[in-house]
Amino acid sequence: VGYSQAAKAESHDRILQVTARRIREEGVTRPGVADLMKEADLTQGGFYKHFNSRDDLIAQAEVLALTEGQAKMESAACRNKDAPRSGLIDAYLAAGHRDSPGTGCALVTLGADAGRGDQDFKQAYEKQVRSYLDLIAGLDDDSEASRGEAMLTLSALVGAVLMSRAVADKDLSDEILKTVKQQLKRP
Amino acid sequence: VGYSQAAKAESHDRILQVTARRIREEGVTRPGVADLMKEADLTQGGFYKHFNSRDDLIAQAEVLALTEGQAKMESAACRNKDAPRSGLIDAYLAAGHRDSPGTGCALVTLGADAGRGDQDFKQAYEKQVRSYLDLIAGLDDDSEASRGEAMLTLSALVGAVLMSRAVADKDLSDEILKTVKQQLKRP
DNA sequence: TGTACATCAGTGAACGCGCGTTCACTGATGTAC
DNA sequence: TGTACATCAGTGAACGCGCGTTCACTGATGTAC
Repeated sequence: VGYSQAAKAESHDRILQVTARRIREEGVTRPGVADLMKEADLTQGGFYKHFNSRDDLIAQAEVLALTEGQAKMESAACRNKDAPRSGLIDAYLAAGHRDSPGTGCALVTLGADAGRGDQDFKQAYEKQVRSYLDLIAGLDDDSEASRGEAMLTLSALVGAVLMSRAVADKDLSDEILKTVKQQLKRP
Repeated sequence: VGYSQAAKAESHDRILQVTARRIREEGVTRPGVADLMKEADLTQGGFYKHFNSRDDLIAQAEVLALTEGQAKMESAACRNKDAPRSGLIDAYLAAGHRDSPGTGCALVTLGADAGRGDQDFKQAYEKQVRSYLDLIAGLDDDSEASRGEAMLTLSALVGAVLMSRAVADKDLSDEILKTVKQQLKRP
Protein backbone atom coordinates (compact mmCIF):
# COMPACT_ATOMS: atom_id res chain seq x y z
CA VAL A 1 0.00 0.00 0.00
CA GLY A 2 2.18 2.88 1.19
CA TYR A 3 1.20 6.13 2.85
CA SER A 4 2.79 9.51 3.40
CA GLN A 5 3.77 11.02 6.71
CA ALA A 6 0.95 13.53 6.51
CA ALA A 7 -1.48 10.70 5.92
CA LYS A 8 -0.26 8.98 9.05
CA ALA A 9 -0.92 12.07 11.16
CA GLU A 10 -4.40 12.25 9.71
CA SER A 11 -5.07 8.60 10.49
CA HIS A 12 -3.78 9.07 14.01
CA ASP A 13 -6.07 12.00 14.48
CA ARG A 14 -9.04 10.19 13.04
CA ILE A 15 -8.59 7.29 15.44
CA LEU A 16 -8.40 9.67 18.38
CA GLN A 17 -11.43 11.65 17.29
CA VAL A 18 -13.53 8.56 16.79
CA THR A 19 -12.47 7.19 20.16
CA ALA A 20 -13.09 10.47 21.98
CA ARG A 21 -16.63 10.36 20.70
CA ARG A 22 -17.26 6.68 21.32
CA ILE A 23 -16.06 6.69 24.93
CA ARG A 24 -18.44 9.54 25.65
CA GLU A 25 -21.25 7.55 24.07
CA GLU A 26 -20.42 4.13 25.53
CA GLY A 27 -17.97 4.65 28.38
CA VAL A 28 -14.27 3.82 28.40
CA THR A 29 -14.65 0.04 28.56
CA ARG A 30 -16.92 -0.89 25.69
CA PRO A 31 -15.52 0.29 22.37
CA GLY A 32 -13.17 -2.29 20.85
CA VAL A 33 -9.98 -1.68 18.88
CA ALA A 34 -11.19 -3.35 15.69
CA ASP A 35 -14.44 -1.40 15.77
CA LEU A 36 -12.73 1.94 16.37
CA MET A 37 -10.23 1.32 13.58
CA LYS A 38 -13.02 0.37 11.22
CA GLU A 39 -14.83 3.59 12.01
CA ALA A 40 -11.62 5.47 11.26
CA ASP A 41 -11.51 3.73 7.85
CA LEU A 42 -8.62 1.48 8.81
CA THR A 43 -8.08 -2.16 9.70
CA GLN A 44 -7.21 -3.37 13.16
CA GLY A 45 -3.75 -4.59 12.17
CA GLY A 46 -2.35 -1.09 11.80
CA PHE A 47 -3.45 0.03 15.22
CA TYR A 48 -0.09 -0.51 16.89
CA LYS A 49 1.67 1.77 14.43
CA HIS A 50 -0.20 4.56 16.23
CA PHE A 51 -0.62 3.50 19.86
CA ASN A 52 1.17 1.21 22.28
CA SER A 53 -2.01 -0.44 23.48
CA ARG A 54 -5.75 0.04 23.79
CA ASP A 55 -5.20 1.60 27.20
CA ASP A 56 -2.79 4.09 25.64
CA LEU A 57 -5.40 5.14 23.08
CA ILE A 58 -8.16 5.39 25.66
CA ALA A 59 -6.00 7.54 27.94
CA GLN A 60 -5.29 9.98 25.11
CA ALA A 61 -8.91 9.98 24.01
CA GLU A 62 -10.07 10.80 27.53
CA VAL A 63 -8.01 13.98 27.50
CA LEU A 64 -9.21 14.89 24.03
CA ALA A 65 -12.86 14.26 24.93
CA LEU A 66 -12.58 16.53 27.95
CA THR A 67 -10.93 19.44 26.14
CA GLU A 68 -13.06 19.09 23.04
CA GLY A 69 -16.33 19.01 24.95
CA GLN A 70 -15.41 22.09 26.90
CA ALA A 71 -14.17 24.03 23.89
CA LYS A 72 -17.52 23.45 22.25
CA MET A 73 -19.45 24.67 25.27
CA GLU A 74 -17.21 27.67 25.73
CA SER A 75 -17.62 28.83 22.16
CA ALA A 76 -21.38 28.40 22.41
CA ALA A 77 -21.38 30.42 25.62
CA CYS A 78 -19.39 33.27 24.16
CA ARG A 79 -21.63 33.50 21.13
CA ASN A 80 -23.91 35.35 23.51
CA LYS A 81 -21.57 38.30 23.87
CA ASP A 82 -23.41 40.41 26.42
CA ALA A 83 -24.40 37.54 28.75
CA PRO A 84 -21.93 34.70 28.40
CA ARG A 85 -22.87 32.94 31.66
CA SER A 86 -26.44 32.86 30.50
CA GLY A 87 -25.24 31.65 27.11
CA LEU A 88 -23.34 28.78 28.71
CA ILE A 89 -26.35 27.74 30.73
CA ASP A 90 -28.54 27.77 27.63
CA ALA A 91 -26.07 25.76 25.59
CA TYR A 92 -25.37 23.29 28.37
CA LEU A 93 -28.98 22.61 29.24
CA ALA A 94 -30.12 22.43 25.62
CA ALA A 95 -31.90 19.36 24.28
CA GLY A 96 -29.26 19.20 21.57
CA HIS A 97 -26.55 18.78 24.17
CA ARG A 98 -28.48 16.11 26.04
CA ASP A 99 -29.14 14.20 22.83
CA SER A 100 -25.52 14.27 21.61
CA PRO A 101 -23.39 12.88 24.42
CA GLY A 102 -20.70 11.84 21.94
CA THR A 103 -19.84 15.44 21.13
CA GLY A 104 -20.93 17.02 24.41
CA CYS A 105 -19.27 17.91 27.67
CA ALA A 106 -17.22 15.02 29.05
CA LEU A 107 -17.64 16.13 32.66
CA VAL A 108 -21.01 14.42 32.42
CA THR A 109 -20.26 11.40 30.24
CA LEU A 110 -16.87 10.57 31.74
CA GLY A 111 -17.48 11.67 35.32
CA ALA A 112 -18.01 8.21 36.74
CA ASP A 113 -15.18 6.77 34.63
CA ALA A 114 -12.80 9.48 35.81
CA GLY A 115 -13.72 8.74 39.41
CA ARG A 116 -12.64 5.16 38.77
CA GLY A 117 -9.67 6.18 36.66
CA ASP A 118 -5.98 6.77 37.21
CA GLN A 119 -4.32 9.98 38.32
CA ASP A 120 -3.73 11.27 34.79
CA PHE A 121 -7.38 10.91 33.92
CA LYS A 122 -8.41 12.70 37.11
CA GLN A 123 -5.96 15.51 36.49
CA ALA A 124 -7.32 16.06 33.01
CA TYR A 125 -10.84 16.03 34.45
CA GLU A 126 -9.87 18.46 37.17
CA LYS A 127 -8.33 20.82 34.67
CA GLN A 128 -11.66 21.06 32.88
CA VAL A 129 -13.53 21.60 36.13
CA ARG A 130 -11.26 24.51 37.02
CA SER A 131 -11.59 25.87 33.53
CA TYR A 132 -15.38 25.80 33.72
CA LEU A 133 -15.33 27.44 37.15
CA ASP A 134 -13.19 30.28 35.83
CA LEU A 135 -15.41 30.60 32.81
CA ILE A 136 -18.60 30.80 34.86
CA ALA A 137 -17.27 33.09 37.56
CA GLY A 138 -15.46 35.33 35.10
CA LEU A 139 -18.22 35.51 32.58
CA ASP A 140 -21.05 36.20 34.95
CA ASP A 141 -23.36 38.98 33.89
CA ASP A 142 -22.60 41.19 36.84
CA SER A 143 -19.00 39.91 36.87
CA GLU A 144 -19.43 39.52 40.61
CA ALA A 145 -20.30 35.83 40.79
CA SER A 146 -18.44 34.22 43.61
CA ARG A 147 -16.48 31.01 43.24
CA GLY A 148 -19.20 29.43 45.36
CA GLU A 149 -21.92 30.40 42.93
CA ALA A 150 -19.82 29.05 40.08
CA MET A 151 -19.46 25.71 41.84
CA LEU A 152 -23.19 25.48 42.44
CA THR A 153 -23.88 26.39 38.84
CA LEU A 154 -21.44 23.85 37.41
CA SER A 155 -22.66 21.10 39.74
CA ALA A 156 -26.24 21.75 38.72
CA LEU A 157 -25.38 21.81 35.01
CA VAL A 158 -23.53 18.50 35.19
CA GLY A 159 -26.09 16.80 37.41
CA ALA A 160 -29.04 18.03 35.37
CA VAL A 161 -27.67 16.77 32.06
CA LEU A 162 -26.64 13.45 33.63
CA MET A 163 -30.14 12.88 34.96
CA SER A 164 -31.91 14.21 31.89
CA ARG A 165 -30.19 11.47 29.88
CA ALA A 166 -30.91 8.72 32.38
CA VAL A 167 -34.66 9.06 32.92
CA ALA A 168 -37.12 7.19 30.71
CA ASP A 169 -39.78 9.87 30.47
CA LYS A 170 -39.04 12.48 27.84
CA ASP A 171 -41.28 15.01 29.57
CA LEU A 172 -39.43 14.69 32.85
CA SER A 173 -36.14 14.96 30.99
CA ASP A 174 -37.24 18.18 29.32
CA GLU A 175 -38.60 19.50 32.59
CA ILE A 176 -35.27 18.96 34.35
CA LEU A 177 -33.39 20.94 31.72
CA LYS A 178 -35.95 23.73 31.57
CA THR A 179 -36.43 24.05 35.31
CA VAL A 180 -32.77 24.00 36.27
CA LYS A 181 -32.17 26.60 33.57
CA GLN A 182 -34.78 28.86 35.13
CA GLN A 183 -33.47 28.31 38.63
CA LEU A 184 -29.90 29.11 37.65
CA LYS A 185 -30.93 32.35 36.01
CA ARG A 186 -32.66 33.73 39.05
CA PRO A 187 -30.64 36.28 41.03
CA VAL B 1 -22.78 -30.99 48.69
CA GLY B 2 -26.48 -30.23 49.09
CA TYR B 3 -28.12 -27.05 50.30
CA SER B 4 -31.49 -26.04 51.74
CA GLN B 5 -34.03 -23.79 50.10
CA ALA B 6 -33.32 -21.06 52.64
CA ALA B 7 -29.63 -21.26 51.85
CA LYS B 8 -30.37 -20.75 48.18
CA ALA B 9 -32.30 -17.57 48.86
CA GLU B 10 -29.40 -16.30 50.93
CA SER B 11 -26.92 -17.10 48.19
CA HIS B 12 -29.12 -15.37 45.64
CA ASP B 13 -29.29 -12.32 47.83
CA ARG B 14 -25.57 -12.31 48.46
CA ILE B 15 -24.81 -12.38 44.74
CA LEU B 16 -27.18 -9.47 44.14
CA GLN B 17 -25.79 -7.43 47.02
CA VAL B 18 -22.21 -7.94 45.92
CA THR B 19 -23.09 -7.02 42.35
CA ALA B 20 -25.08 -3.93 43.34
CA ARG B 21 -22.00 -2.68 45.14
CA ARG B 22 -19.50 -3.62 42.46
CA ILE B 23 -21.36 -2.00 39.58
CA ARG B 24 -21.46 1.24 41.55
CA GLU B 25 -17.74 0.96 42.12
CA GLU B 26 -16.70 -0.18 38.65
CA GLY B 27 -19.62 0.44 36.32
CA VAL B 28 -21.90 -2.15 34.77
CA THR B 29 -19.41 -3.58 32.28
CA ARG B 30 -16.36 -4.51 34.33
CA PRO B 31 -17.24 -6.95 37.09
CA GLY B 32 -17.05 -10.57 35.88
CA VAL B 33 -19.31 -13.47 36.82
CA ALA B 34 -16.54 -15.61 38.33
CA ASP B 35 -15.27 -12.69 40.40
CA LEU B 36 -18.72 -11.78 41.69
CA MET B 37 -19.49 -15.38 42.60
CA LYS B 38 -16.19 -15.68 44.44
CA GLU B 39 -16.97 -12.57 46.44
CA ALA B 40 -20.32 -14.12 47.34
CA ASP B 41 -18.44 -17.22 48.59
CA LEU B 42 -19.55 -19.37 45.70
CA THR B 43 -17.99 -20.80 42.55
CA GLN B 44 -18.85 -19.64 39.06
CA GLY B 45 -20.45 -22.93 38.07
CA GLY B 46 -23.50 -22.37 40.23
CA PHE B 47 -24.27 -18.98 38.81
CA TYR B 48 -26.93 -20.17 36.38
CA LYS B 49 -28.95 -21.76 39.15
CA HIS B 50 -29.71 -18.17 40.18
CA PHE B 51 -29.72 -16.04 37.02
CA ASN B 52 -30.35 -16.61 33.33
CA SER B 53 -27.29 -14.69 32.25
CA ARG B 54 -24.84 -12.04 33.34
CA ASP B 55 -27.10 -9.41 31.78
CA ASP B 56 -29.99 -10.70 33.86
CA LEU B 57 -27.97 -10.32 37.06
CA ILE B 58 -26.73 -6.87 36.12
CA ALA B 59 -30.25 -5.68 35.32
CA GLN B 60 -31.51 -6.81 38.73
CA ALA B 61 -28.48 -5.36 40.48
CA GLU B 62 -29.03 -1.99 38.81
CA VAL B 63 -32.49 -1.76 40.36
CA LEU B 64 -31.20 -2.86 43.74
CA ALA B 65 -28.32 -0.40 43.66
CA LEU B 66 -30.69 2.46 42.92
CA THR B 67 -33.20 1.65 45.65
CA GLU B 68 -30.56 0.74 48.19
CA GLY B 69 -28.55 3.91 47.66
CA GLN B 70 -31.62 6.06 48.03
CA ALA B 71 -32.90 4.25 51.11
CA LYS B 72 -29.60 4.92 52.78
CA MET B 73 -29.67 8.61 51.94
CA GLU B 74 -33.28 8.96 52.98
CA SER B 75 -32.70 7.42 56.38
CA ALA B 76 -29.66 9.64 56.90
CA ALA B 77 -31.72 12.66 55.97
CA CYS B 78 -34.54 11.86 58.35
CA ARG B 79 -32.15 11.32 61.22
CA ASN B 80 -32.20 15.09 61.35
CA LYS B 81 -35.82 15.30 62.39
CA ASP B 82 -36.37 19.04 62.48
CA ALA B 83 -34.54 19.83 59.22
CA PRO B 84 -34.64 16.83 56.92
CA ARG B 85 -33.74 18.68 53.73
CA SER B 86 -30.69 20.04 55.43
CA GLY B 87 -29.96 16.54 56.73
CA LEU B 88 -30.11 15.10 53.24
CA ILE B 89 -27.75 17.73 51.90
CA ASP B 90 -25.29 17.06 54.70
CA ALA B 91 -25.42 13.30 54.19
CA TYR B 92 -25.21 13.54 50.42
CA LEU B 93 -22.31 15.96 50.31
CA ALA B 94 -20.37 14.23 53.08
CA ALA B 95 -16.83 12.97 52.50
CA GLY B 96 -18.00 9.55 53.64
CA HIS B 97 -20.49 9.41 50.77
CA ARG B 98 -17.93 10.57 48.23
CA ASP B 99 -15.43 7.97 49.45
CA SER B 100 -17.88 5.05 49.39
CA PRO B 101 -19.42 4.95 45.93
CA GLY B 102 -20.15 1.23 46.29
CA THR B 103 -22.74 1.87 48.98
CA GLY B 104 -23.73 5.40 47.96
CA CYS B 105 -26.40 6.93 45.78
CA ALA B 106 -26.57 5.26 42.38
CA LEU B 107 -27.90 8.38 40.65
CA VAL B 108 -24.26 9.44 40.60
CA THR B 109 -22.43 6.17 39.99
CA LEU B 110 -24.90 4.73 37.48
CA GLY B 111 -26.04 7.95 35.83
CA ALA B 112 -23.96 7.57 32.69
CA ASP B 113 -24.66 3.83 32.51
CA ALA B 114 -28.40 4.44 32.81
CA GLY B 115 -28.21 6.99 30.00
CA ARG B 116 -26.71 4.25 27.83
CA GLY B 117 -29.00 1.57 29.22
CA ASP B 118 -32.29 -0.01 28.22
CA GLN B 119 -35.76 1.22 29.09
CA ASP B 120 -36.04 -0.84 32.27
CA PHE B 121 -32.84 0.62 33.62
CA LYS B 122 -33.97 4.15 32.80
CA GLN B 123 -37.34 3.59 34.42
CA ALA B 124 -35.71 2.37 37.62
CA TYR B 125 -33.44 5.41 37.51
CA GLU B 126 -36.35 7.75 36.88
CA LYS B 127 -38.26 6.30 39.81
CA GLN B 128 -35.41 7.22 42.11
CA VAL B 129 -35.18 10.71 40.65
CA ARG B 130 -38.87 11.28 41.31
CA SER B 131 -38.51 9.83 44.77
CA TYR B 132 -35.67 12.21 45.59
CA LEU B 133 -37.60 15.16 44.21
CA ASP B 134 -40.58 14.32 46.42
CA LEU B 135 -38.27 13.85 49.36
CA ILE B 136 -36.52 17.19 48.90
CA ALA B 137 -39.62 19.21 48.13
CA GLY B 138 -41.64 17.56 50.87
CA LEU B 139 -38.97 17.69 53.48
CA ASP B 140 -37.91 21.25 53.02
CA ASP B 141 -37.49 23.23 56.20
CA ASP B 142 -40.22 25.68 55.38
CA SER B 143 -42.14 22.95 53.54
CA GLU B 144 -42.62 25.45 50.74
CA ALA B 145 -39.83 24.39 48.42
CA SER B 146 -41.03 24.39 44.87
CA ARG B 147 -40.49 21.48 42.52
CA GLY B 148 -38.08 23.78 40.71
CA GLU B 149 -35.95 24.26 43.78
CA ALA B 150 -35.97 20.53 44.38
CA MET B 151 -34.70 19.91 40.86
CA LEU B 152 -31.93 22.43 41.26
CA THR B 153 -30.99 20.91 44.61
CA LEU B 154 -30.93 17.34 43.33
CA SER B 155 -28.98 18.30 40.20
CA ALA B 156 -26.40 20.10 42.29
CA LEU B 157 -26.10 17.19 44.74
CA VAL B 158 -25.55 14.67 41.97
CA GLY B 159 -23.19 16.86 39.97
CA ALA B 160 -21.15 17.86 43.00
CA VAL B 161 -20.55 14.30 44.17
CA LEU B 162 -19.77 13.16 40.62
CA MET B 163 -17.12 15.86 40.21
CA SER B 164 -15.77 15.54 43.74
CA ARG B 165 -14.90 11.93 42.94
CA ALA B 166 -13.35 12.71 39.57
CA VAL B 167 -10.88 15.48 40.40
CA ALA B 168 -7.31 14.64 41.41
CA ASP B 169 -6.84 17.33 44.03
CA LYS B 170 -8.26 16.37 47.40
CA ASP B 171 -8.57 20.03 48.42
CA LEU B 172 -10.65 20.90 45.39
CA SER B 173 -12.79 17.84 46.01
CA ASP B 174 -13.45 18.92 49.59
CA GLU B 175 -14.09 22.46 48.46
CA ILE B 176 -16.74 21.37 45.99
CA LEU B 177 -18.64 19.45 48.65
CA LYS B 178 -18.37 22.17 51.25
CA THR B 179 -19.17 25.04 48.93
CA VAL B 180 -22.15 23.46 47.25
CA LYS B 181 -23.45 22.55 50.68
CA GLN B 182 -23.26 26.20 51.75
CA GLN B 183 -24.83 27.42 48.55
CA LEU B 184 -27.75 25.02 48.81
CA LYS B 185 -28.48 26.08 52.37
CA ARG B 186 -28.81 29.73 51.54
CA PRO B 187 -32.39 31.04 51.23
C1' DT C 1 16.87 14.80 -12.92
C1' DG C 2 16.60 10.17 -12.81
C1' DT C 3 17.29 5.50 -10.46
C1' DA C 4 17.92 2.11 -6.68
C1' DC C 5 16.75 1.23 -2.16
C1' DA C 6 15.20 1.49 2.71
C1' DT C 7 11.31 2.72 5.46
C1' DC C 8 7.12 2.01 7.41
C1' DA C 9 1.68 2.87 7.32
C1' DG C 10 -1.51 -0.20 6.45
C1' DT C 11 -3.46 -5.08 5.49
C1' DG C 12 -5.46 -9.42 6.73
C1' DA C 13 -4.83 -13.49 9.05
C1' DA C 14 -3.58 -15.88 13.15
C1' DC C 15 -2.60 -16.26 18.04
C1' DG C 16 -3.94 -16.66 22.82
C1' DC C 17 -5.99 -15.14 26.88
C1' DG C 18 -10.20 -13.97 29.50
C1' DC C 19 -14.71 -14.55 30.37
C1' DG C 20 -19.54 -16.02 29.81
C1' DT C 21 -21.61 -20.28 29.50
C1' DT C 22 -22.23 -25.38 29.69
C1' DC C 23 -21.85 -29.85 31.73
C1' DA C 24 -21.15 -34.12 34.40
C1' DC C 25 -21.10 -34.93 38.96
C1' DT C 26 -21.88 -34.65 44.27
C1' DG C 27 -24.45 -35.17 48.35
C1' DA C 28 -27.52 -32.90 51.74
C1' DT C 29 -32.40 -31.62 51.59
C1' DG C 30 -36.88 -32.82 51.82
C1' DT C 31 -40.59 -35.72 50.20
C1' DA C 32 -43.08 -40.28 49.71
C1' DC C 33 -44.25 -44.46 51.61
C1' DT D 1 -40.81 -42.73 63.14
C1' DG D 2 -37.80 -44.63 60.04
C1' DT D 3 -36.15 -45.71 55.13
C1' DA D 4 -35.62 -45.17 50.06
C1' DC D 5 -35.47 -41.93 46.59
C1' DA D 6 -35.80 -37.73 43.74
C1' DT D 7 -34.34 -33.03 43.62
C1' DC D 8 -31.30 -29.54 42.89
C1' DA D 9 -27.70 -25.91 44.95
C1' DG D 10 -23.22 -25.96 44.41
C1' DT D 11 -18.58 -27.70 42.43
C1' DG D 12 -14.81 -27.69 39.25
C1' DA D 13 -13.46 -28.44 34.76
C1' DA D 14 -14.06 -27.64 29.96
C1' DC D 15 -15.87 -25.22 25.96
C1' DG D 16 -15.90 -21.50 22.67
C1' DC D 17 -16.36 -16.91 21.32
C1' DG D 18 -14.58 -12.15 21.34
C1' DC D 19 -11.06 -9.15 21.54
C1' DG D 20 -6.39 -7.29 22.29
C1' DT D 21 -2.19 -8.23 20.28
C1' DT D 22 1.29 -10.13 17.01
C1' DC D 23 3.16 -11.11 12.55
C1' DA D 24 4.49 -11.74 7.66
C1' DC D 25 3.75 -9.17 3.91
C1' DT D 26 2.75 -5.10 0.54
C1' DG D 27 3.91 -1.16 -1.97
C1' DA D 28 3.95 3.99 -2.08
C1' DT D 29 6.91 7.43 0.17
C1' DG D 30 10.92 9.69 0.45
C1' DT D 31 15.88 9.58 0.74
C1' DA D 32 20.63 8.65 -1.18
C1' DC D 33 23.55 8.61 -4.88
